[in-house]
Amino acid sequence: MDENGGSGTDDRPSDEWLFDVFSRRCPSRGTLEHVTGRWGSLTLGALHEGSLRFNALRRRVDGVSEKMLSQTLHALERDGLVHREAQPTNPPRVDYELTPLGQQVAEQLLGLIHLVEGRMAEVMVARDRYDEAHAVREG
Amino acid sequence: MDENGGSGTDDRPSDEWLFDVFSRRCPSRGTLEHVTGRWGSLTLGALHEGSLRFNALRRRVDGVSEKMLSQTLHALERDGLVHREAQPTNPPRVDYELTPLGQQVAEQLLGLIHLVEGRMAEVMVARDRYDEAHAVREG
DNA sequence: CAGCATCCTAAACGATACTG
DNA sequence: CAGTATCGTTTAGGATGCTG
Repeated sequence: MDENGGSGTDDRPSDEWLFDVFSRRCPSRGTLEHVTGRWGSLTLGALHEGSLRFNALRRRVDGVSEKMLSQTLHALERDGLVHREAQPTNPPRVDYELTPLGQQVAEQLLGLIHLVEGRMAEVMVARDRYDEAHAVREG
Repeated sequence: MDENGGSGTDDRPSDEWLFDVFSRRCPSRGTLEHVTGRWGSLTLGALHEGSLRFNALRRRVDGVSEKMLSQTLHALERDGLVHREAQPTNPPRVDYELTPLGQQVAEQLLGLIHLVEGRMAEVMVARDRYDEAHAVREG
């Protein structure tokens, strides 16, 4: 089923998963999902411009709910990609900014985003072609 | 639904933004999600090494179900990132391979994957620190 | 082998209400 | 402002059975 290194044991944790994202037990897969996830990628992208406060970030990442932003931020902070700077003032002020690692990840991500955005015309054409070919032709 | 082609009613400075994946109405967001999604990214990564048949791909992308692989493959094919080559033999043989655009996207993606993988040690440390700081301590 | 259709559960998500 | 807690909905995902 899920052998990934030649070890015969497939249902107990092994320490062979070290560097294989393709394995479901690779820890980097989790981080990768935080990074590439729907809100993770947009949040990193938004913070790449500079630090932002919670509600500013919420406005920047169009469509994200309070809950999801909070959740995303926690995951990214835990992974060491985002730094949370809270001032104990009243009203409270919390700034989020990328860590150096977060910057690098964001840049890599932005490269991908740019590539996809720049090629959307091709994608659209491909979609039309696909839909055309898969259209239910009857009668 | 409406579209954001004119961007006339935006209340934020848009000069700095040549593209806007941050808008929920941007069509590239959908493609981006196919690409970065849980199975999309792993599928593209797997196919980057060369073309694969359905079940080989299924074994390569550890943990993916038949259904999800099929679904992922359709989305990527529709977006013009994956090419499906079916031979009408018996038993049937279907090979999946990346299109040129798919190759470029996969390379960008692999860059991200490698970056994250190569820095997992830092991530782990950050996680420990985070968990430490957020642990419920009593006494 | 390479899939599609169906059912069902688990997880993600969004809206709302509430706290410091 | 900056969140947390809770709830109802929606979607993703897995298991199974069937087809060419």
